[in-house]
Amino acid sequence: MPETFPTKPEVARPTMIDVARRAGVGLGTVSRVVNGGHGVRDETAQRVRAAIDELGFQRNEVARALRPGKKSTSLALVLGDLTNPFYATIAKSSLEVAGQSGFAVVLGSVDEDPEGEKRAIQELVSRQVAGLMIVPDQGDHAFLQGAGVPVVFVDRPATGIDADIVMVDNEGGGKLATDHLLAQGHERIAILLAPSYYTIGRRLRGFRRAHRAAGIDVDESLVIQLPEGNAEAAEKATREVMLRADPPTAIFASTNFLTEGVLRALGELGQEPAVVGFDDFRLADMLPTPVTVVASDIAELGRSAARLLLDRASGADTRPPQRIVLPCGLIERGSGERPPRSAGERNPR
Amino acid sequence: MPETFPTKPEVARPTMIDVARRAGVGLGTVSRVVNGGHGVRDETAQRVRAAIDELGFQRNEVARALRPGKKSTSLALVLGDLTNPFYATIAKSSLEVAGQSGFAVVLGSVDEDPEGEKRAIQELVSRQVAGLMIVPDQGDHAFLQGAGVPVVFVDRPATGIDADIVMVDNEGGGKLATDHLLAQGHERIAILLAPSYYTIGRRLRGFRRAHRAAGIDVDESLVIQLPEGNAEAAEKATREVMLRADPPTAIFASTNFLTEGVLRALGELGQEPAVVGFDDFRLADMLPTPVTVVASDIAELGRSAARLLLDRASGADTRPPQRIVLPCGLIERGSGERPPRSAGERNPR
DNA sequence: CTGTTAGCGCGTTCAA
DNA sequence: TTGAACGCGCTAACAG
Repeated sequence: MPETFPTKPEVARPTMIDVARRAGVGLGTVSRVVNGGHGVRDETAQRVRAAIDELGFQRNEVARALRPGKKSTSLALVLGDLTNPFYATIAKSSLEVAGQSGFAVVLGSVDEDPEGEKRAIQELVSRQVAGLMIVPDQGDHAFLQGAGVPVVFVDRPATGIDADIVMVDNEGGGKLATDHLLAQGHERIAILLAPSYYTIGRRLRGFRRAHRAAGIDVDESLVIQLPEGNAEAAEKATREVMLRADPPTAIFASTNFLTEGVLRALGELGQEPAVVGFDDFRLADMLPTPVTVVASDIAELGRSAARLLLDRASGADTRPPQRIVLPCGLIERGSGERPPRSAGERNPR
Repeated sequence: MPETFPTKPEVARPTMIDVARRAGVGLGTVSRVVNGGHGVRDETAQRVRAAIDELGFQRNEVARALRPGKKSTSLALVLGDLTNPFYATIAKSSLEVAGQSGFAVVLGSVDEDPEGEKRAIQELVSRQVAGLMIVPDQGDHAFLQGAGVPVVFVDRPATGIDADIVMVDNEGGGKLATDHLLAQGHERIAILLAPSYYTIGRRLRGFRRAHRAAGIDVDESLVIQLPEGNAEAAEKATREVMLRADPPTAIFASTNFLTEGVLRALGELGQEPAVVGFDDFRLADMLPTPVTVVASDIAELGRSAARLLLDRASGADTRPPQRIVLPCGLIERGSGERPPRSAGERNPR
């Protein structure tokens, strides 16, 4: 164990001036050496670099960001629950891209309410971030208009402002899932909807479009709007719908958490309608019946957002607001390939 | 849709001087109003507040952090793979605590190599964060000695520096899991070890201690050190060990990802030794055989770390480096309660 | 009570 | 090639 100093927090970090003094040169010279070192005699540069090493000097990024006109080298990321693998994946992948360009990522604290989101965003803006990546809540985002910072919305658009947006093909994914179930012969498909307005709405549109294309009417009593987006709500709703006189033969769960709740309920009921979920999740292939899902490359969602934002922040990209849509694919694992069974055939409780 | 301005990024945000001019007061007065507004006549304060609203002024946190002696209002968080729910939980919970105190959390880009971690940390330090929360990699962290920033290590200690540390009772957890298996009558228990040095080592110690206490020898061929910490490595190792002439009757998987790999292999082999995992994970209760795990309150890990760091940063806490250890509990779900079966009884492939 | 001023650490002029 | 001086936005210390 090396020598341990008893808590010595007040060791002021050396500044450029310290380095200049140490090397016996002027401030400007140090600055030039630090940023590329053009126009400095080799010998002088050597001395400066030596002083830097000896003092353990590190450029102060905060002061640097104060420089007239320039922005900081950090991006902000505002999203919901990091505990949701979906968001965690976005965080991770955007972080990677930002890091490669020397940018840090600041996470705002994200409460549930839209008011909290606005507060968090303004906090971040006041920290002079170079750009914002936002997975927006429902509230109006017009207040970002004059923020003077480029914004990229992730996963869903926001109202009140026209900015870049990176998302997945929700409607296409909804149609894909539904087509798949219809192709197995299902005609009574329930869809469970989380209370998010945009993405879920699109998935529902895909659901309806698939039915229309197949010439089958949607039973509106099977379009189930949940009060909350968690597994518990889905579990409860699944139990209810499966205990009806005429239960569905298939279920389309519109988010990963809902899928979990559906499976939990079905496990308890001992019933086995076909199930397709939206968004893949860890262990989906290891459940008693491996789960068929519609999925997209979430990591790419985060990477695209970060790349786009970095280009906007640097001024390299001045195109009008872009709209990047990533495709969805179907991953067949078993639960979505079950054939329809009539009510009489199903196992009793 | 509201009026949309075609990309107008060069709208300089208003400064305190702008507010001062607008309100017809001095700069200092504005500053006073912004920070609490003590010692300012009500009427003047009103005018200032009005000007602030009209201009949409927001305090520049960057400039604020430049103030002599003062630190910024952001903490840094350095950790591994956010895609691992374990890390994601730490991030979320520490973020919540920090946010409640008006602190933002900056995530450093985290590559795998220890060199990358050092770079990331120095990046963060150069951003003048008020404190660092680090889930350290193996490398030496002595370079943090003179950083002049409080540091809290999370989940495992680091070498080369004596700082606060918040972790779980790894050894106790290891013993708990092993005791449980021994209590079922298992005498040949395999343990799968991820290549992380500290936590895993402690869990192994608990494993050995439990054996010693029970008066049972550890078969060293069942102490399996994996080359990597992912599910694939665990899957491979499990397959190999279960196909031996004298396979174990129980397996202790030392991390959540390893547990996953173990179960995957067992599913393919059609064998059912008892299994206990370290750290709980989503869907553990929904697998074909619900998984028994040793778990601790990971969210509390993050919260404690953030709280401790905030107190250090504010100077409110000047105690010598603390060592907070959270307890582990056993969650019995089925896989860990299977009795031992002799090799002859196990199902053929 | 309120206005003014001096830095904080750095990059960028402008001279020398 | 190098040094000195100014300003970024803000707070604290000092006058008035």
